Amino acid sequence: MPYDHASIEQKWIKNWKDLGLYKFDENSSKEKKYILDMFPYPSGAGLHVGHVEGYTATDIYSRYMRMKGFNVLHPMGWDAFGLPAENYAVKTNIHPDITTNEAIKTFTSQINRLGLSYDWSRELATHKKEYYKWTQWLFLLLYKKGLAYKKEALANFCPSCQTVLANEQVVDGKCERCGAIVSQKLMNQWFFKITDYADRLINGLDKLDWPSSTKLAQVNWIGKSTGAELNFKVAKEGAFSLDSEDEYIKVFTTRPDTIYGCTFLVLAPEHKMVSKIVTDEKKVEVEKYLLEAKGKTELTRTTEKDKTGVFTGGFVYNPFNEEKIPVWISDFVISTYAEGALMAVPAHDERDHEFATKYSLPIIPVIKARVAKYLVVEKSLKPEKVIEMLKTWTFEIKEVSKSWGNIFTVNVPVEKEPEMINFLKDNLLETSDDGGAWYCDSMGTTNNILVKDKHFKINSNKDLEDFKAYERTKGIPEDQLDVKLKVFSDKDGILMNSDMYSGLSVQDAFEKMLKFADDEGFGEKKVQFRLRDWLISRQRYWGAPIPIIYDNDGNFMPVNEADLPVELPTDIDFKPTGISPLTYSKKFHEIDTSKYPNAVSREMDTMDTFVDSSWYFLRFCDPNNSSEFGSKEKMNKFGPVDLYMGGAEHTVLHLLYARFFTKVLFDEGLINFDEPFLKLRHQGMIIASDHTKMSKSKGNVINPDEICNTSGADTLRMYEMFMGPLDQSKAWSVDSVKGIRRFLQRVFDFSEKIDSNTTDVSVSENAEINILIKSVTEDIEAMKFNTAVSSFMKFINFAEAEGKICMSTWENYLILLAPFAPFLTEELWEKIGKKTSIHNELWTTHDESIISSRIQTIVVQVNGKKRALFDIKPETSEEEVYRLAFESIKDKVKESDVKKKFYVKGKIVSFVI
RNA sequence: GCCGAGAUGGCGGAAUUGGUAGACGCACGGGACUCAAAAUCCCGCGGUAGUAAUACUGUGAGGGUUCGAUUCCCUCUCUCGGCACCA
Repeated sequence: MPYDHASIEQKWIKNWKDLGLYKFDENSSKEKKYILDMFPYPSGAGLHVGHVEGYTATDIYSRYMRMKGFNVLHPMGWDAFGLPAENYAVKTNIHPDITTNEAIKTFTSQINRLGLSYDWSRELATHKKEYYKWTQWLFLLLYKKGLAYKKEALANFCPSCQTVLANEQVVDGKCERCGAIVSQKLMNQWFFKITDYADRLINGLDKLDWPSSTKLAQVNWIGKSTGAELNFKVAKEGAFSLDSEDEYIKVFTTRPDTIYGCTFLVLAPEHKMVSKIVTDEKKVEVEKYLLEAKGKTELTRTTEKDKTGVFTGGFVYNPFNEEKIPVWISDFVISTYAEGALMAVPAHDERDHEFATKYSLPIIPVIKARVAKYLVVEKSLKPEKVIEMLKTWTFEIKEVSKSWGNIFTVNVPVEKEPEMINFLKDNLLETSDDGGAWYCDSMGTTNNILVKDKHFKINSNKDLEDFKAYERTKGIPEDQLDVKLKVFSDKDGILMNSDMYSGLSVQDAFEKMLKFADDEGFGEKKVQFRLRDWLISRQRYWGAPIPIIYDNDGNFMPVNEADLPVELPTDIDFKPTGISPLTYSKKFHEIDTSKYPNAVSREMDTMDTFVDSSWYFLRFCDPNNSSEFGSKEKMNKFGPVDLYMGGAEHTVLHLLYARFFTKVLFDEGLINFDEPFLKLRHQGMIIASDHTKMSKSKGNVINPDEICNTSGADTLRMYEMFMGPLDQSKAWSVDSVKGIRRFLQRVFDFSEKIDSNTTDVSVSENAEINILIKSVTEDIEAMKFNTAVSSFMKFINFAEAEGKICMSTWENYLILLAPFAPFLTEELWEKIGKKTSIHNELWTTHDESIISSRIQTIVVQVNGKKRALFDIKPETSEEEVYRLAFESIKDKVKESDVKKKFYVKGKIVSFVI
């Protein structure tokens, strides 16, 4: 009988649906596992093979967990609001609701073909009013908690999409969606105060089982810096329009210890003090600069290499030494970070240095960096000799060690470092003419190499080449030279030119200066975050309306909870004009003034779709609840998510927002956990066989439906698992798909050879099946599905070589394979006379004693090289193993030559001769 | 520039408390079956030398530690991903 995947799949899809096989039992007493995929955006393009990879992985995991006896919640839904559907509507004038529902239909049928075990009774979609009612409710909750606020702010505006974008949605100064260059526009916008949670969003990561790179990306995104906020008093002379005698300019710095090196201040063009501090004679020049800066887009502002700036004519006093410092304006200062102003220390900051050099501003070094602890010598010099030489030094040496090649680490006390330099100059370089010593001095970016009286500044590989060329002139071949670049941070240095603080270490100075500033009231310790509040307003149609009403004085009030949802109207024009399409809906603005006195209009912006997708995992716990966001009991019972699977492209945005919401709801007492996803894994990207991204225009897209048609869903599933490690990006291979199909065919064919009458299992068969149980179980737990698939192949190779295996082994084999190939295994399960679904079977366990009682192969090594092999029984004694090992190599080695011997139990005997 | 991940046959990949490198699959070569092809089955398959047994060599490059290194340490090169004037 041929393996006809099409009829098998059709049969079981219907059968499982009729049985309600994957329905989640809310009242089960079993322990729960919540296993979730990132829900997809239902695009018109249909399901992508990348979706299939992640969904198959969680499906295998879910099926495995069910068979292990857990109550598995494994739902699916749709991230249905969003720009593509709306853009399509603009083009075709077909309502997004229609295209979205069409796409969902397509996705659903595609997913069902794959045999994914979702419980469809819990399906949700963010564009349904039953769902977005609660998105709006969540907005109101944040509003009540003071976490949602409206503010006029410069927003990233995409001229093509005609809407503002969150910072996160601007990539390289361009719109993430359409690639248009983003401009800045001053608009009145709604924000969520995610910055209030910055610290907790960092700390909460500790207890999560997430890829470390993802955690790190979140930490970097939040960007916590510890430093100080310092006030610089504005110098009174000059024709400034100061409001009071005591006007200050506030700056944030992570290096208050370098303040004696501060030679100017720089303000962002948008800084509020700019207009006050500029002198009459500089006015024209400054205004011209401000105009230029305003005209620049974010893109040119960040990619421009040359720093530009203008002097305001104004001065401030350095609070530590009362020095008068000029105030400049430059657009390299970001107005939205900290105070939008910085103290420039050109001697110790690369950007400040560039600026100071360009405009001839003074550069005062205030940190002396540690002497480099490395010494470079000629290669032919024996290590022992160098150590000996160093030990003759007249001052204390903490430690001398050979670190690599001919580079030696020499640790000396900080205060002895000048002495060490002199020693190198005077002594070592005299005695070793061909070597050199190098160290780095005050500028952290420069390395100086001293070679007798010649002094090389080394900033780049080119400089290094020059140095090598110089050495070559002295007749030393290049491969004899060992020179390495190493930059020493001036954070390890000691202060100089800093009055009473000179001589202190950076760390000490930092603390002492902060205390002084605090005592004197002109500064304090400050923690600054790179993370900014989340801008959620979108001037688009296809999203959840923001539940806010305005009265005729322009005041706003929240919509009453009882009046939710604020429904998305249908009498609209999609054309984006820069203001929300909802503006033009008549129906939308009909408001019951008995409830909302003086109400004239509604908020016309919709919410960023990330708002919808940042709480859906909670709704799955209680998806059909019409009276509540979700019942507290159910959310606590089924949440948090035990395993979350999705693409790495969501490492910051989605995951950060979801964690933020979870913490807010936790604080509100609505849920008893404050992290949504305990374990997170990413599936890698699947690229085309030519190693480029799959795209319609290139015509290299692999359609999952086609693979299902030609080779079957089981083949597609197993192929995607076999491609390689789950989290890696992998190229599609048409040929390799055949290999999996061939394997399933062999499994199918082998089912004919099962002997139901034989009950005595051979020793090797017993060992093989137990090894298989062990490795497949471990691989699923670790989500190493590629090696699990190879184990299945190995076993069928073994079985075919044996010619037949008995029924109990076969049953075990099918059970192990069931999560991977649900259709084929169900069919073969029925074929051996089973009346109930294989997917309701319990997982099998292995017997370790059977595995460990196998014959072991011992490798004999002589001086680390493999020389012989022999087999032993596991109980063979050590002496006996040594004896057998020597026996196997005795024609090559004399017993008297053996100096040492090692035995790694059951693995290796190693002789040293 | 900074941070992170990685580099293993013709290809995808396997092997890490340091212990037979190349599992498993694909591709390829040879053979069987066939009038023939497909499918299937058997054999081979890192490189060099050799009829062969075998020997040497080999996990991006160089060095180190070790009886023994794909695995640990140092340096370098390249590739991919993230951030990017964040004071």
